Amino acid sequence: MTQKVRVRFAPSPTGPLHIGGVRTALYNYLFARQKGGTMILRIEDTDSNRFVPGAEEYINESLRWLGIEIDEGVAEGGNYGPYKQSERRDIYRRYVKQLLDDGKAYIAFDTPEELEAKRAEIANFQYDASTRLSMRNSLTLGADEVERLIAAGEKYVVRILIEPGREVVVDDLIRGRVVINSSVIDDKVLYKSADDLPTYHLANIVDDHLMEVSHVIRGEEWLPSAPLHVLLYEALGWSDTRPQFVHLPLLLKPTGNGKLSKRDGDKLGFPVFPLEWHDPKSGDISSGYRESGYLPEAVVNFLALLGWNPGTDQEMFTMQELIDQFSFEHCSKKGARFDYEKGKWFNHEYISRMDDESLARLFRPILEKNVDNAADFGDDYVTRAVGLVKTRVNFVGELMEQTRFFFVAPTTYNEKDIKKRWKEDTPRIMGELIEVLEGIDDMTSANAEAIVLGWIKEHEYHMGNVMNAFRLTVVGECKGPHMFDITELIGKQETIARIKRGIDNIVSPQ
RNA sequence: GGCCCAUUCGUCUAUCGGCUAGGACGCAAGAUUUUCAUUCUUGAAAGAGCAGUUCGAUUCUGCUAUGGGCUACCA
Repeated sequence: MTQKVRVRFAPSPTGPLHIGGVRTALYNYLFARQKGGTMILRIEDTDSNRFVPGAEEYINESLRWLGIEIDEGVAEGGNYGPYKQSERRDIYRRYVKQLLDDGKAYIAFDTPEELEAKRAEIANFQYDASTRLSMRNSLTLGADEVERLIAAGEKYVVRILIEPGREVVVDDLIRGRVVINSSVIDDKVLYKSADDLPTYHLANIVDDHLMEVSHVIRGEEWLPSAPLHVLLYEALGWSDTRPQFVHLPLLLKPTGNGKLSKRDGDKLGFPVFPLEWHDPKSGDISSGYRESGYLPEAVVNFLALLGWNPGTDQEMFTMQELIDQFSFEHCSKKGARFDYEKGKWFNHEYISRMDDESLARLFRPILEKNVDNAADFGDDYVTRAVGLVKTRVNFVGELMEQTRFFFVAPTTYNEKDIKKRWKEDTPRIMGELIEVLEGIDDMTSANAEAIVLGWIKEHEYHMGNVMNAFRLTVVGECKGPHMFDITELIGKQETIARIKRGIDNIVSPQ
């Protein structure tokens, strides 16, 4: 039986999507595309207390930025909607009733306070076969009383009735077979009357069934509740069409203990969010990969390899290559520590390989912000400047410090370099250099280099000292790309002007 | 505490019983360069421990240890 592949990414809009969630979305997407399947985005907003405005838009924008395309969802539409759980109340209500009618679930009136008291009273208290008959629920109260309480407006929840002592089997595509005894599963709440919404567990199963989801690909934190889900499918009579489970290993903190969490954010010195996030309540701003100068391709590539490998030495992947090669067989079972240094390296590689025009386009806004007369420099000039330094940066933003001297002449000069390279006779030699440059008609790198180097040899000047003094006047320090590539770009007049300024302003310590 | 999952260089990982344990990031050294980078070369660096199965275990099994997750009217 070949079933059509339909997968879903189902975040809850309780804040910005974090990088672990992004990876889950990515794996879902890769698998869907590889199998010619459908990628669904479902918004799981069944917790009315934790709703955060803007979170849903944030999720959409993040996925768009990364190139993770959604086939069915709130914005995209589809034949299995609505794709937002808060709009599916009628549907859930129907299945709650079905479970109740079939005796697979029951109504419970215990208040949160009562439950808390029980937990305080009894160690390892669990609402299950061993305790449910001592609680306030439809199994102990009698039909009339239950009806009366409901009519009186008493808040209640619906709990699944777990039958103890059964071996529940979960077959996971990454972990293999996991068997759990049903006695350790509690009678989980499926529905709460307070907000007329189901909990994750029920909504999840109902939606996956109705949306004909074929593979549930989610984080490992869901593995412990997978047996409950198996039992729920069974209770609803859907066991034969139950989707395959795939539990992905978690992303762990780079150092210390625990999984990578939203709160790690800027605390650890790197973004954990794809996009910058402005918290509407606290006003706090959390940095994002996009705003930090990451290329989405680099983020995708990096994330793909955190928990999956191709089985070969290949490390650089386009989205299409990931789609072609992805497989659960090569997914790790072990949680992956988030290695930010490697992420930086990926970004460096992607920037280095990017064509100059595109990079310049990304850099332009940063240039505008930092250089007053940025508008004076045409796209061609910026493109060439960027092209000369792109292998030296990890982030787009770093292009500014690397290219600054292409746009602004130095006003200060590095002390150490002066001490090392600016000798007593340097001003005189620089004066000669100006004359040599005056005589050059073609400032093309190779040509200028040949002439200047010829002059240095002819006078038996010290190559290192002359060239570095030259660089000092033009760049302000002994750093940067090939000298004559720089002078070709800034031009003869600017070069000479900078040497003159250097002669006037650089004071040798000797 | 209980339940579940995991365990190869510092980190991400390859190996599907034959290993001189491979690659990448990071680190170190060297080469190249008029500078700083890039680049290139080289190097250091790992099978958690103990049993068992086997001619042979990193690979299979068990136990221990360690790490992780879950244990809500959150997802």
